[in-house]
Amino acid sequence: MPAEPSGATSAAPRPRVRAPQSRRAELLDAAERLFLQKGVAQTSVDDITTAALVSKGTFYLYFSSREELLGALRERFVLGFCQRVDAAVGRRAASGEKGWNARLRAWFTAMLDGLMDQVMLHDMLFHDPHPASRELMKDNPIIVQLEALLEAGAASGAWRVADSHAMAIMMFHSMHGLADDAIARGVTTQRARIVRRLADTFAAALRPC
Amino acid sequence: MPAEPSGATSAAPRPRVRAPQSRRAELLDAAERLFLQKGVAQTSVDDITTAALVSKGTFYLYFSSREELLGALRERFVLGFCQRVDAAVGRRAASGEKGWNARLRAWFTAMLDGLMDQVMLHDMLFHDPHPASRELMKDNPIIVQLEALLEAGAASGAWRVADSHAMAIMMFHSMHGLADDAIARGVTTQRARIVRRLADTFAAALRPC
Amino acid sequence: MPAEPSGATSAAPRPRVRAPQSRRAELLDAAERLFLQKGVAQTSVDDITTAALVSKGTFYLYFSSREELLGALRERFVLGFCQRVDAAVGRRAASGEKGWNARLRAWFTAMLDGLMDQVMLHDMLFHDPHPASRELMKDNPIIVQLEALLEAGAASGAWRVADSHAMAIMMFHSMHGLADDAIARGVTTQRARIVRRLADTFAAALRPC
Amino acid sequence: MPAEPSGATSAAPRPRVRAPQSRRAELLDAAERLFLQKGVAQTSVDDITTAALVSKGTFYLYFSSREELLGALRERFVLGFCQRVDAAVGRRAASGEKGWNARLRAWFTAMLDGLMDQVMLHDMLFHDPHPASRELMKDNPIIVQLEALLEAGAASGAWRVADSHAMAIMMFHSMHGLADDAIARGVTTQRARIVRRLADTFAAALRPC
DNA sequence: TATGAATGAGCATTCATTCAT
DNA sequence: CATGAATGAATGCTCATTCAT
Repeated sequence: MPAEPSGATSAAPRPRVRAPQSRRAELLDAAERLFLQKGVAQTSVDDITTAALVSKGTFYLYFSSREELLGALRERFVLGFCQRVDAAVGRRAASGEKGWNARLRAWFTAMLDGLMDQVMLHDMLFHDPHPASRELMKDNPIIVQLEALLEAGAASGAWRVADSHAMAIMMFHSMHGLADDAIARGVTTQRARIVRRLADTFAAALRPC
Repeated sequence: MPAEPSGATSAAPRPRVRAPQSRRAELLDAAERLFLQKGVAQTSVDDITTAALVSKGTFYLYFSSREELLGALRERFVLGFCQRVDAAVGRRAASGEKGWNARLRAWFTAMLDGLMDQVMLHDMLFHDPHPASRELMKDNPIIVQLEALLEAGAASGAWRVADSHAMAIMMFHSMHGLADDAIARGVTTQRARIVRRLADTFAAALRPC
Repeated sequence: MPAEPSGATSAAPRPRVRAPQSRRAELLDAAERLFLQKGVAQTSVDDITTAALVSKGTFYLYFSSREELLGALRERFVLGFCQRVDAAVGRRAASGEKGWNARLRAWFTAMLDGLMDQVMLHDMLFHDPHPASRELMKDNPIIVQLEALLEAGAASGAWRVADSHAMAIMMFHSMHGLADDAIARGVTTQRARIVRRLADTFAAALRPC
Repeated sequence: MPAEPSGATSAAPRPRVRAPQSRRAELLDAAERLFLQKGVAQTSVDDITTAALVSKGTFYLYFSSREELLGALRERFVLGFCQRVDAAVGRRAASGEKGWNARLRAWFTAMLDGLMDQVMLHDMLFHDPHPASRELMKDNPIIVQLEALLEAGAASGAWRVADSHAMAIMMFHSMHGLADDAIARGVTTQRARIVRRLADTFAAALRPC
């Protein structure tokens, strides 16, 4: 039952201690790549460790289960996505653009960029709808930030917003839907057009009067 | 679980030839029920046949694989959904309501009803994004019908629609997002409110001039 | 993740439905043989199914786990052992032998036979001391029967027995110890001698006055 | 469990060179404790080294394999047990008690004490009967000493012993059986009673004439 | 048509052991 | 002496699919 070290004629003992500290990230990267290529359910722990050039046992040194790896990947995605959007919005704001609709456009642009570069990944990761994956949306930081933007615009009198939460959700999902559609059509280059549609539509919807 | 080797005088009253041709539908129903209860991945062919009071072999008489059953379930869902929406919209139209915005509201109401009654099922079925599940959206009949409505309204001069396809997608996903959010919050009774938000928002977005 | 039936060039499909109903017993037999040969811990489910000329999946058709197989083996052992002893004692009794000491000798003979033919098996099976394996002894039917014999002899005035339970235990374990010793020495042919020692010793211990 | 990749400035106060030479005993102790608590098979080398506050590698500095550790534990047990019994018997002898039956009682008392304090440990250690664990009994020093006692008593004419080896075995296992039974019943306080049963029984069995 | 016993590849996870540092 | 990251063979169990009846 022990290891019985690879029987008599064991081949070369493989290099030990390759990189210094990267192991965990390497496994995360390999898993992400494979999940994207073959699907989550179709990717085994073995596939992952093979791709990461690491032994199977090593996997369990860094993750206590396959499921934990998925969790880590989700966390990494959300973090990365928020950072991208924040950074992009911040950049625009800094570049002197002004006006609420301009800000909204900045938002759509940043999010669309963030999303379209990673929709596949997003879908992959947030898919088993049985546990509370839908719950995540309830406190989705993106939605929360969007609500804040809407309320600020409303407070300034620039927009009329009856229900900022519902509006934020419509915006987010409109964008998500357009991104998905573009990807399904294989058209991933028309981002400007999509942003224009979003901005026009919601600017009209927010117009006071 | 064991064999209980057909104990000599097995006087089991095996119910032969239950229904005449319904077998396929029974399997579909049993699968749908179980998928909803336990999740797609967690439901085995055995679970399904057991629930359908049918032997395992019978399953493969009606479906060439587990995957095909899933496909059939998806198809059945889309068909049923379209019929519900059509019927509901038709009913409203017949009831004498008029005006484009009223029609739009009828749409939102019908779809939201159709969706909220079955979001779980929808999510369940359209979740493994790897095969061409996203592709389905490309020619989603719902979207197509919505586009037609938008174009008709635009042609009549009631609405201004720069890109009916994009607009239809935004509408559909806005509604989907609001439905998901309501479900995540456990609030499934505020459909009128949701419809109002959608109708107001998109009426504004479509307002000419 | 499915079976993907042994890829394209699948070899011969193996004979199906070999014996009619024996499967469970075949697995039990194969397991017993291997446990005896290599030890319980060193025998895998795979070893067992291979020895039983059955596929791995078949194992789980008849046993819900490896542990259950062990339980079934234990049960089978106890049943068989009791039957052997009962039969042998009955035979002697029928053959007209009489006297309490003769009965006791009959007991020792029957049990020693039963045990020495299967000590290895017994030890193998009743070894993981962590669950209540020791508990089994508490209500061991063999001990119970022995107690009854002792009490009957005492009631008839033939023996003096201060504590029939303790005495039965001493007898049983004395015999077990002698059997083990004989086996350890590789001397399994001296059963008569062992029975004589047991009978003499305990006859003396039971002598009234 | 993860790597926590030696976080740059790892200022962990690694306790170096704790005890001087005790390492081996600490491992033995930790293993014994864990084996008792969770069972031999359920205790991994890792559990042991963790409990001994020692790294995994260190284990193999003191033991060439897990199996060797088990052997060392067995040896330690037997040695300790013999010493206890010897000491106890010596004490009684020194205290002026005399008579062969008194000596025999002293023996039973000492062994029962020794055993009942450590049955769990004994069982744990001597359980996988596959290697020559049964063989140990062949030259078990306890049995040997008991034989010597019996022969001395016989030589003095105090006892009649036809087969001292067999008698020693019966005594040892009778006692073992009673101890197990007492433990199984949760009655560990009736040692005096058990000793009386043993002494009475075997005194009668050894009575000359 | 219908059955269900049989199949076997596949999977997640464990753990004794090694060895570069 | 001591460490602990890395290894990889081995294990128990699942399940989609087949096929003799």
